[in-house]
Amino acid sequence: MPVVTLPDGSRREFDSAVSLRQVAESIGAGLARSAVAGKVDGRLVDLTFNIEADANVAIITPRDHEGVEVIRHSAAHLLAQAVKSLYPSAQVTIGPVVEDGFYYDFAYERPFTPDDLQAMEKKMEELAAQNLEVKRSELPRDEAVSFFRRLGEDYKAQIIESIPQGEVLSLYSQGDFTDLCRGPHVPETGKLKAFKLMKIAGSYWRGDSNNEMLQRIYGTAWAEKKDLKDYLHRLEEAEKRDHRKIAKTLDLFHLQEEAPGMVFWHPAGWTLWQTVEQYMREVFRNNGYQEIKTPMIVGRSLWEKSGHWDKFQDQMFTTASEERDFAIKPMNCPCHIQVYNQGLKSYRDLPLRLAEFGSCHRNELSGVLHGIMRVRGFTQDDAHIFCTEEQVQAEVSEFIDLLHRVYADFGFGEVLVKLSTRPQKRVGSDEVWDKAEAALEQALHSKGLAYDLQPGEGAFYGPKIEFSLKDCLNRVWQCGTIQVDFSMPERLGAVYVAESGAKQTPVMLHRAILGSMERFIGILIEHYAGYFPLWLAPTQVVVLNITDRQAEYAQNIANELSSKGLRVKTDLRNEKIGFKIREHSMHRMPYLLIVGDKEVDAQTVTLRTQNGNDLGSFTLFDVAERLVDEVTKRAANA
RNA sequence: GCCCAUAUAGCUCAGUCGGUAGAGCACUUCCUUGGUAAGGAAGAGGUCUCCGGUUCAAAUCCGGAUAUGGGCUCCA
Repeated sequence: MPVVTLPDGSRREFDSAVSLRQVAESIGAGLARSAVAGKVDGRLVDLTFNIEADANVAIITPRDHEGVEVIRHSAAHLLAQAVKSLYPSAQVTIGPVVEDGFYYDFAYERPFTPDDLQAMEKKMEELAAQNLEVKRSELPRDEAVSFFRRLGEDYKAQIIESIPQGEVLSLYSQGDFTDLCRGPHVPETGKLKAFKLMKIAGSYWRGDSNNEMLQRIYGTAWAEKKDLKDYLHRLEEAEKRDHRKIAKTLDLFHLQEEAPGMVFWHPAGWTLWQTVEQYMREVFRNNGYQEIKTPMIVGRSLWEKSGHWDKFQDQMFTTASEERDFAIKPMNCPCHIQVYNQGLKSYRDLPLRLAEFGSCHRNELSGVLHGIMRVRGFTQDDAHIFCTEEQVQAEVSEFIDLLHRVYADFGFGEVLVKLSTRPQKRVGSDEVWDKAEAALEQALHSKGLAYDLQPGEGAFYGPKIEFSLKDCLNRVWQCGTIQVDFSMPERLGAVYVAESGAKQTPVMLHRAILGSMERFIGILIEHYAGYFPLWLAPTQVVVLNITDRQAEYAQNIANELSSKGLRVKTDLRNEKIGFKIREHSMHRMPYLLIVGDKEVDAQTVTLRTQNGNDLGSFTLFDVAERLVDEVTKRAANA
């Protein structure tokens, strides 16, 4: 006689074991109709699950996030069923739920085409319309292996073989299709009402690049048609923010075939870059860093000493001159140690913070390049802090504060933190690792920061903290990092004289806030969709005349504002004012200053904001003050 | 690097069955001096990414290269 406790605390008693579906029916016909799965004592199960003892029970519907995930999972199965029915010789592998959808990996003798994709989607719709019952059954592991071998599903059999012996596995059948799956699934295919196949991609079997490539089909699935429509709309909106597209309209930069993964910055884009760089330079200056500049091309012997020549040679661009090998630097730290090594350092010199806008090149695999987000030539806001072990925690702590201030200035509020600790393969004694990990942890604790612990994910030379920011579409971008390094200072012979007079090796902290300047600017472009806050906008204000008569006055206004440090342009073309306004609005100009005969007579200007607000007339003095103030405050757009 | 797709005017894109290219915007010139998101007219602009092949004939079909896009893998 099971007693079922529902999420609202109410209890229901049943005479005998009941299925979840029956529980749902006992609550209401509507609930039973919409139910897709259930939760028994916290475990997600099918509606056919039998409750034999007292339990906490929840009915899951498409209104629950978990319900949508069940729908996505079942949609993946529906896709597999459709593919098997259209292409019987295709083999199924895995089909998990991912953010906003699902995918399924298949092995097939020829590539799937976009036409195949359409056929699959049509077939899925047919199968959903048939409202096939989804039946769960169980098989012992060994029988499951032979079952799938018989079907010719070798990949599936391999998956099961990697499951320990003696386990009982669940199978799900719908129509003539059966798949191994943990479940749960929707009770019948008619519950799948809003899905769409999105794209075909390649993927390695078991994610290993040594294995054969499978064909992955991505799809999206939702509770309702409306949700699907909203999702597709969101994708369109994200596409409008694409930094590559906006860069074209705003004339910021370009890339071309002769220099894959390297950016050609145009005047407007370089202005944006310089604004970011000058801001960071000020941050360095105000926070105890000294800026340096080191060579881009350095001889092989240094890279051999640092270990890069062995480990990362494939990814370094190399060149030769006078029978010597050189590498274009992939990172700045070896060079920074060379600067540190000039002149004997005392413990009194520590911490020593050396910063560089370091131009680095890495020969990344061609397939990973992506606009300016992932490039081969990039610039880091890099710095290395040379300090004693005792100073690590304080330095990390200060850095964390600094990073948050910088992100806030750029308009990013939410920062996610990850702490990565010692990996299997590492250098340095356990004692030193203990200290370093503790220092990072305590620094995070002292700030009251929540963080994800990633055991074993640290670099071989030391633990690290990684900082990610969230943009306006809630996308997460890892930008900042601080890493403790026990290895390189010693390798490259960095020392300081301690109080005792003995020579000791300093600890080195690698740290960056923006990460790569290119990528960070890409993030800014997408976050703001090109509508930059005034302090970042490549051009901040354009002065427009109504007719030729005001040309000289407009030019004078522009000169005045320019002398106040504002980035100003004039548009004195013989065009109608509406035409000029439209053009500059589309170029996302923060402010337009309009001058006609009225303004000349009154010695004023009319101010118009990006979003079309006419703010009325101002004196030149007032307008300059207003704009300069907005820039100084690094204010967000109204 | 691997899988799939794509490459046409400065930009966004058409181009049917293989018969050597078209629109809109931008650009140039002229008219227009107009008060808050497109005034009018004319003109110029192309090695259809590159290299090969098939064909009387290739932007179009086939092969290769390169780059780009979406994934996979990688990211000191």
